[in-house]
Amino acid sequence: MVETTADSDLLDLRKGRPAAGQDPVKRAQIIEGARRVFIDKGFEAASMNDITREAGVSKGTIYVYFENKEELFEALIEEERGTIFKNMYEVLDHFDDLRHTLVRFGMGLSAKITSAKVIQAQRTVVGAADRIPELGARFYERGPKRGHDKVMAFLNEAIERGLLKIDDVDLAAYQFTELCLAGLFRQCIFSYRTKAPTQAEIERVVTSGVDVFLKAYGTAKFLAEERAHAETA
Amino acid sequence: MVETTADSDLLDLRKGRPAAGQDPVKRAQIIEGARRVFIDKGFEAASMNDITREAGVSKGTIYVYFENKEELFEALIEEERGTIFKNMYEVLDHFDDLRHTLVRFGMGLSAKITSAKVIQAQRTVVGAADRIPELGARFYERGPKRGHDKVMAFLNEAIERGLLKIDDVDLAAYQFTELCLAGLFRQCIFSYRTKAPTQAEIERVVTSGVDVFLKAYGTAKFLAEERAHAETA
Amino acid sequence: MVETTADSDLLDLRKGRPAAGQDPVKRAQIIEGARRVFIDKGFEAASMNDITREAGVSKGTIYVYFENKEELFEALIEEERGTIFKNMYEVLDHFDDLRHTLVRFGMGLSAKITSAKVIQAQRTVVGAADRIPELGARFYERGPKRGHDKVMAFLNEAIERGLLKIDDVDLAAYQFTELCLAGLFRQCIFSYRTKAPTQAEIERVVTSGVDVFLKAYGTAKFLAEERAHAETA
Amino acid sequence: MVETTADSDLLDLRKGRPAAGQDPVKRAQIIEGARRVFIDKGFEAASMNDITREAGVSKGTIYVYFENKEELFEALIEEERGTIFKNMYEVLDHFDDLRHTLVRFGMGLSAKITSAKVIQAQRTVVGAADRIPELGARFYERGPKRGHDKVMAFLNEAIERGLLKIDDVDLAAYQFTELCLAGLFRQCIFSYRTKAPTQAEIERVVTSGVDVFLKAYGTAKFLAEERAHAETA
DNA sequence: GATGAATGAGGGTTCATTCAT
DNA sequence: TATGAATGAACCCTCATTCAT
Repeated sequence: MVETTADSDLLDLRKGRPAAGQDPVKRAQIIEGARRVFIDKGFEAASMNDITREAGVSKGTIYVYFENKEELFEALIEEERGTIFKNMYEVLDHFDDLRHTLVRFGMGLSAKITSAKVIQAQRTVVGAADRIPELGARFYERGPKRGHDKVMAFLNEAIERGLLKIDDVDLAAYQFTELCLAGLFRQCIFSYRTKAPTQAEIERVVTSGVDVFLKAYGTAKFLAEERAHAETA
Repeated sequence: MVETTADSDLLDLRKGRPAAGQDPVKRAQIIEGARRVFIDKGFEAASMNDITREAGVSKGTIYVYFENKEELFEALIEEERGTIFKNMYEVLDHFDDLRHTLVRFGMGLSAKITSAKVIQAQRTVVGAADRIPELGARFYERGPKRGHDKVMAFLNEAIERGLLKIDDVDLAAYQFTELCLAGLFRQCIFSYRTKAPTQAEIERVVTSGVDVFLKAYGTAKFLAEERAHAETA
Repeated sequence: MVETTADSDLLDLRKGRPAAGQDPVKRAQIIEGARRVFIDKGFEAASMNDITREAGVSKGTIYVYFENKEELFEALIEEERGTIFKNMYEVLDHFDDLRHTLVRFGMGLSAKITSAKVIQAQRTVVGAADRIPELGARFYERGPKRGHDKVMAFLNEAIERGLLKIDDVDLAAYQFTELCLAGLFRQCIFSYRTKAPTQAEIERVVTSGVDVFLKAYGTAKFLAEERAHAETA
Repeated sequence: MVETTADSDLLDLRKGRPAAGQDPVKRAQIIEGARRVFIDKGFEAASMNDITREAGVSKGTIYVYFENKEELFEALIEEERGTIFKNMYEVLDHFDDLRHTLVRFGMGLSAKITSAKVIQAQRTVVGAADRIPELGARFYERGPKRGHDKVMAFLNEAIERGLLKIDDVDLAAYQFTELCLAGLFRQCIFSYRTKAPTQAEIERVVTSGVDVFLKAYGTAKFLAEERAHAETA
């Protein structure tokens, strides 16, 4: 015998009204409004009324979906973090030509981190870090930190292949990242630069950064391979 | 020529009570109170009453010296910037052993930039940078940027002495700074680290950073000198 | 005439679903939820959501049965009054030994009126009496007032039997009630006492109160009967 | 030598502007507004906006004088309590004719406790007693309880003079008070009576109450004295 | 008819700014 | 000129009520 009237609680496939705080469309709508306001004004200066207006939902609805202002902000930052760091590390998965891979990765990283949107998000997190330090910590841990681990893994593989010689891989990974952002990150975050760096700038910085990095850590074998490569080309 | 007017407003010119909003002592007093409060709590959380109390002046007086909270904050940041970067670059003035000088400078820079006080000040500026972009820009321009110029000058001197070979000195100066802060700055500003790095950590980072830098940019002559040095020692 | 229409709305007329706001079971269910919440929290602090949860019905349903929060509260108080004063006066129905009957009745009355539940209900009514004066009036009229009438009837019977001599029976009935509650009611309702009086306390108060009452209103005949009674015992 | 410029902080006899939260006129103004609103609506239903309007001061000013709504309410109740019970017990200080003194005192008490103003204040306290039980307790303790002690002292003096014979003076004092309020207090507080009792009603209740009390507790000596008194009159 | 998600007015409280003293 | 008491708009959040489902 076929179940004809499925318990609606268990099998809610119908397009009926979602439970309170469960409608993903509404949730996204609120987050989107919150994004505009928080990113634009920072945590403190953003008012729930602003968000209400921007999101096009009522105050009460926001408070059904999010416990309070802080939780809404945290949810937004989580989202933002996910968006920012998504796909950033894929290029490290396929080990190809070392220098080329580092440059490609570095350019992606640098472009992303210094893009207007991402800078603004980071500023918001930094600005709120005094009030909600765990938030900043979590952002770093699940974003930059995770990327850092990927870079370390990549460097370790290069070491195993005899292309790099590094004593302190952890530190080297940081150095690599910083070299790719040399000068750009701080300029952007302090709004000394009001526009994101151009692709050309980024290429210049990253190419040079990778060069420094490889001069410091590249092995004889790596140099020989590069020379051989260059000659065949 | 002698002022003859008996207008009491002008009498103040002679050592009497300064004109409204003109007494530099009072101004300093206000800024000092503002420093404690703003740095401690951040821009939004700081209340004018707190500052009033901390500065030991009345609300009205503050508003004579500063248009509003934002302007007071800007004035403070200007001051703070001066304090932070004061003396940071002295070590570059006396050209000594290259590696040693770079390490000493790098450690001073890194320790300063990542100290709790300075991190908090930077967070506050960054957090306000969306609302007051010029503030962040000015902070960077007269702080980090000026330091950057000093580093460039130093590198140019090393180049002239034949110790370094650098194509893009501007970029190299950034690279040097970033290498000295590798991993630390972002961790601090996002409050992933809740405490300033220890002296040992800073030494490890800077020593390695200088090493990378010199491997990338040191000339044969520099290497020879270092070897000679090491042998005599 | 037979209803022929197949309109499903009208089918409900036959024992099916009751008309909106007419199902007495559901009504009782709502009142029961409201009781728990209102008595526990007081009128203002009670939220319709609490009642919704406690009653196990939806918000909309409550608003079908009751115009608004205030009307629901009034309905509850009506009910509550019935419950409180139910059975309180039975002991007066069987005229037995006068002193004994008065003590038994007085103790029941005193225990009931000062019980935690009832005190809270009375507080809630009193607290709302400014906003909804009729509510308090109705509560008194159908509760204490009705009891007062019963006491008067009882006293009149005792007068007829020659046991009491009272000029103003109405007033004497009040005096009797107050003597049974001496000190307790006000202490409870102002929450000077946070717990209901013990049985022993109540006995002490009521015994003494009845004694005062009988000394004031007992006839020579009553005294003689009591003496006789005591001697046989 | 005479102090000519008294330190204004120490000797502020001038009629200058009072310190924040220190102006007794403004404080009284706020309390007066609060009285109207709280007494009229009860604690919860009263809004600070209402009080603001009624008191004719700004919201901020209220919060300078009182920490929060609850403290304002408590301050009001303290005031109210003071006003209510002031002078109520003076009549007990001069021991005169026993019955006469008791009647005079009882009538003052009864009239006061059942006056419209005082009933409303008591209702407000009772209504808030769920939320702020200590407040009700304090009100009772410093008001009715203190009066109760005065009555006990008076009764003890009468006992010493051989006019009364009482085993449990504490209880007897409560009984006396309740007899003076017989039926009135509860009727008023539940707003069954919407108007305060007339002087005649009060006289009737109190005269009868005192009579009951003296019949129960008066000594032979007291009766003899009264008889003697009556004959001379 | 019943539901409960959504609404938005209004709650208590804070604080940058003003202006009488 | 300096003061700080007073202001009131704006803050975050709650909850009685409505109405689409």
